[in-house]
Amino acid sequence: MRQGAGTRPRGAGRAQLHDTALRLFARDGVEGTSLQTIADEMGVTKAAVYYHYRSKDDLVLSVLAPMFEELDAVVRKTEAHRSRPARLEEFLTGMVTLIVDNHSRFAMLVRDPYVSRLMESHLDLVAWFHRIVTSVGAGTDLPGRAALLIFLSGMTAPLSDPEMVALEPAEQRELLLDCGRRLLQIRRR
Amino acid sequence: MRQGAGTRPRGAGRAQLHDTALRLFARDGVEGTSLQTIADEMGVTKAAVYYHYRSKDDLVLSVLAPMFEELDAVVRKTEAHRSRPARLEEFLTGMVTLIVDNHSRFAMLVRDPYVSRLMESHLDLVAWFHRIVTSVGAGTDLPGRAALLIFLSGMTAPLSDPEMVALEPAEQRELLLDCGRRLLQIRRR
DNA sequence: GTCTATAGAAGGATAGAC
DNA sequence: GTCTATCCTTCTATAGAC
Repeated sequence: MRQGAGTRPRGAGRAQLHDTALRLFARDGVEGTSLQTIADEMGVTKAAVYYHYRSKDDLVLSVLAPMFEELDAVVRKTEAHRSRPARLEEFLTGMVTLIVDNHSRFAMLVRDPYVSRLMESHLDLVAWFHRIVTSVGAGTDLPGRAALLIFLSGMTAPLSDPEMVALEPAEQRELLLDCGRRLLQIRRR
Repeated sequence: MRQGAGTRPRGAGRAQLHDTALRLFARDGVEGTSLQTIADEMGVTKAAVYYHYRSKDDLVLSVLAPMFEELDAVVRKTEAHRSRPARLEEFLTGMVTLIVDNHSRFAMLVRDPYVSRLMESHLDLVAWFHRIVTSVGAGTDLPGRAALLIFLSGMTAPLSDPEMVALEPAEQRELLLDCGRRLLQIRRR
């Protein structure tokens, strides 16, 4: 735990750095964003960035961290349900909320080749995906699996559209939910 | 036309280079793949690569070129139909075939941040997308637009799945077509 | 068509002053 | 917590021999 509750506040500058890095990573990709560029954007030097983060990978992982916490919460809440339809519904709504709240982070995860490689060595996403498939039931057969993959990798795209970003989060959720239900063939509650 | 029908065959080495570059670009991203790495993989030197391509961007664009030709063909065939349902059906089947035949190239286009930036300066994809939306009719309203964006950016994901790559192209097309029809709400012929 | 050699810039990362 | 200065590596790209 680096920024735990009891630690002395390392806070303000670090949070700003966080946001700047996220924005640039999402726009230009991790390998298209140098620490120099991030530092310039913030009006500080590279060395100042290295005070807060040991390495570029450390920065990337810190930027993504909030999403992984939420991802873990979604999976746990999903597995708490007994029936498969209930699990699928919980998973769908949970993921849509996660993506709306973390669309830059999730876009990095599914789009950025550097992040994909980083995950292979730091987090076993394949195991996580398998856990979803078996517990949720979606993706057990090949057509369901295809639909689930399209859902997971495609849902961030609408949130980059100018007309979509102007909407309220609640409206964004509704649009994504409709698409997700059609794709995964879930009848409306 | 660089490798037109009548030109003296620059072919063999160039085609190999093409395939190697495509494979590495798709796996590690354009910025995660140096010309040195490509040369090493082929057992030649960097300078040999520069004999065939003026710059890295030139190589990237050459690798993507076949897809853009096919993309243009899909749009033209789509616009040739008179009714909107027929256009939508033509667009869907055309895009699915394109993605199955060019899944690495299309994945580069929708996933790689470097390619996205390169396109902004070399091809107006936004204009192309607008042409699709207006002529096909899908995406005219916001929900339709969201579905179309999910479709376009998500369809490559299943083709990276181990179970999916083992299938025949015809089977891959069927799976993607089913998902596309559900997402875009097209009744089966 | 491929090589060696190298220029020139930019990247990640560290040391040590303030 | 931020700076200057520096190190080492890697990158794109070019020149010129074979």
